[in-house]
Amino acid sequence: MEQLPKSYNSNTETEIYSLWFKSGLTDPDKMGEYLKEKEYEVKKPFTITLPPPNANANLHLGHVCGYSFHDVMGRYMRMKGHPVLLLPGKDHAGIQTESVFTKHLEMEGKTKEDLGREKFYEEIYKFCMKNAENAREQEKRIGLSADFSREFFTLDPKLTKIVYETFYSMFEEGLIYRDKRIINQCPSCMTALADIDTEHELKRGIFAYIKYPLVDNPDEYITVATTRPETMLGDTAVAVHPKDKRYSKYVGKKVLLPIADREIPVIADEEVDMELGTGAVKVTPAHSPVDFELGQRHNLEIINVINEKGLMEGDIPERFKGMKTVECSKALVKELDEQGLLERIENTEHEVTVCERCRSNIEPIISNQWYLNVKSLAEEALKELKKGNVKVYPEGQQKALIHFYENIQPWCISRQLWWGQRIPVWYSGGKKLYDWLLENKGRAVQDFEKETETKVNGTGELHLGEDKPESINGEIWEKEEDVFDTWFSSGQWPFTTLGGPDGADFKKYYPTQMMIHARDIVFWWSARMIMMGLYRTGQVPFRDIFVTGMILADDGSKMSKSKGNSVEPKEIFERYGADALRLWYYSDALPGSNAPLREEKIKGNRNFVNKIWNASRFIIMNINESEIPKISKEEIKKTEKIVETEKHIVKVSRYIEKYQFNLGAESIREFFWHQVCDIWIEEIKREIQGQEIGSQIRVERLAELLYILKLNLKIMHPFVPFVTESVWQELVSLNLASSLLMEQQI
RNA sequence: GGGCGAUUAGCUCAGCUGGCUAGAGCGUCACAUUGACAUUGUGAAGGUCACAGGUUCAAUUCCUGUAUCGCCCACCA
Repeated sequence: MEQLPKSYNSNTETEIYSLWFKSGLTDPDKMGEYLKEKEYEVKKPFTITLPPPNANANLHLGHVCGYSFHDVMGRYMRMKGHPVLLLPGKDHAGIQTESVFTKHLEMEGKTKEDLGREKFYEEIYKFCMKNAENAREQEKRIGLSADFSREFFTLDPKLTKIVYETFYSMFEEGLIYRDKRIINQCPSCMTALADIDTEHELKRGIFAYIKYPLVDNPDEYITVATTRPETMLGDTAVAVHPKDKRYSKYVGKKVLLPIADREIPVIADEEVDMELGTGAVKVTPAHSPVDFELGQRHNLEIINVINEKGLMEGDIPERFKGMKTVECSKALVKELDEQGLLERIENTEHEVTVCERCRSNIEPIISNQWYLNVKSLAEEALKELKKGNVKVYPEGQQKALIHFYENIQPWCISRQLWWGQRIPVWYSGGKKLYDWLLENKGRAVQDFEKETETKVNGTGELHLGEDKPESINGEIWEKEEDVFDTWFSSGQWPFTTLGGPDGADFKKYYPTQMMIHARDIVFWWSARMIMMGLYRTGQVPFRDIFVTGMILADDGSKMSKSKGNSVEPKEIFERYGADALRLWYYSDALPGSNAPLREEKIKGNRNFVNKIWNASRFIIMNINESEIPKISKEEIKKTEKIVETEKHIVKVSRYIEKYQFNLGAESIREFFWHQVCDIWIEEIKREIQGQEIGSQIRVERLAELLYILKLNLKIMHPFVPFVTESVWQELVSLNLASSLLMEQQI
């Protein structure tokens, strides 16, 4: 019999992948035809739209491993008679990609303005396409049996069209609107961010106690404590608790805001914490979310003193203009001290809000942005969750999702970027006019002209659409510059990729069955997909959300390039092969948990992969070429071994169907290694020892063993597709099996 | 401040609706082995299942509380 290599060579994995790819059976339409042809029952399609990785970098281990969950489900369902659609894609990742690419430009000494909006978009598109190609190779490398003929990029015009339709419809229903509110401005990314795009970090700072003298009696003063003295230039009140006896006599009076020399009122509000600081708080509606709310309640004036770049500006003393906030803070403290108005200063640690992408400090500023009121959408989503129409694994994450929906706030969906889907809106007479009219309800275009001393050409109306509307009365149309938050479009991923609610694929493959992704994007992504899916299609986009575990460095810390503890997928593939990595991940990365990457464990799994190869090799090598016809014709009796194997298959199937991949992986390992190899093969080895080639006992035993091997290959295939397919192909070459293992039915 | 989760062998973790001597991988130790597999086999050591109560015929498993750790959310100056 032919000589097979003594050990499994994982370098052949790419060849195996191309066999699957060529078969075309990753296309569910073709798989359906195949099943019909072979007269199998064609079950209902099984669809997963895969999470599109950011097209601005290579995939990391987490991405790659994540796909092994999609793939185990896909392969299993395919072998169970379902046309399977694993729909891949790549994400344009607005902020992050723009920031990465801008840095590239910087290194060349260029800015995005140098290129101009159009050219910039073109270049960054190319950049993403190149990365997408790398990413695609890595997806294939892990064995992902996705339908790459249906792959989508989130900025594909076909997809954008559907996203725009959603926008129009939401706008017309009043769910989307423009509003002037306090927003999270990242001065480095130069865009507004939604709350969820920010994080909190404990940073060192100061706590300054500043005296605000009373207007009536400059000898008396109220001391306020603040971590951000520079915002005092925009103070429009001092607030105290209504029951605070220390200050009740001052409520309704005025204090003189130092430096700015402005009179501001002392107000009473329940929200003020008497215990904190001095119990009196300065109110800066323009630069603090809390103060903004407070300002709204008390109708306070809003004075902007910080711009979108994080620099001081506005109606402030000349000497502070253009300063960074920190510089201004220092300068102010110094002046206050000189004037005897600084009571004391403490060093402290406090939580600051930072940009999730670049970790710069967020500046809360007032700005006009597009909002989506998600409240009603969240309520619908909650109903579905509570009805059990969407389930999250692990269950703890389900509770977190419910909590998220119950406390949801309007979602800021506009970003001041160039990289993304431009919001399809035109303003008659300009954007400024529209915003002004919005703020000054009941006033007219003429009032705007008078107030701003400009002449406008337009009505202040909006036009929805990508193309510039016709100017009937000679009005000027200004195009919206902002783009959508990336999640506004990726939130529609399960149906945009299927051609939208009218698409042919949509009718066949929606709603999808599963959503599988990492824990960190449950709120960003799944939560949005459920809401948007319900809105556009009236159905939840998927039944189950499976939250994958996170891969950590071997010491249990987060992997990051800057720490130098990250491991490249390529290294693992080269050293151990994709199957070994997959098997490790199935066993160790339970839903919602963390999995420290231990090479010894991957090595252990590699050993098992090799064991599969070797046991198969042993069986194949024991079959004499002359025995092949007899063995293939031999009728297989339901022996004890076969009955037990069938039971094992049922058991593993159940584990897969319940998403208990760790138990599935453990079972196939235990059964194949310690039952099939250690016991049965040893047994049969003894039985056929010394028997004549072609004798009945040999044929019978080897046929049984071969049959058992095939059953095992099938049930192991979803977990370790490469080695099982390699073996299968060896069988095919000897006429002991046919076609691909991937298409076999269990 | 609110929510979620964890605490089981040296290490990393399983143990899903409570039930015999609590499991796996890796590691350790002993023995075997040129064996299809130096990527092998056989066997062993090693756990009062965080702690305290409760429910139960029976709890690692359910409930309550405590401690420690982790994650997420939140506008506290």
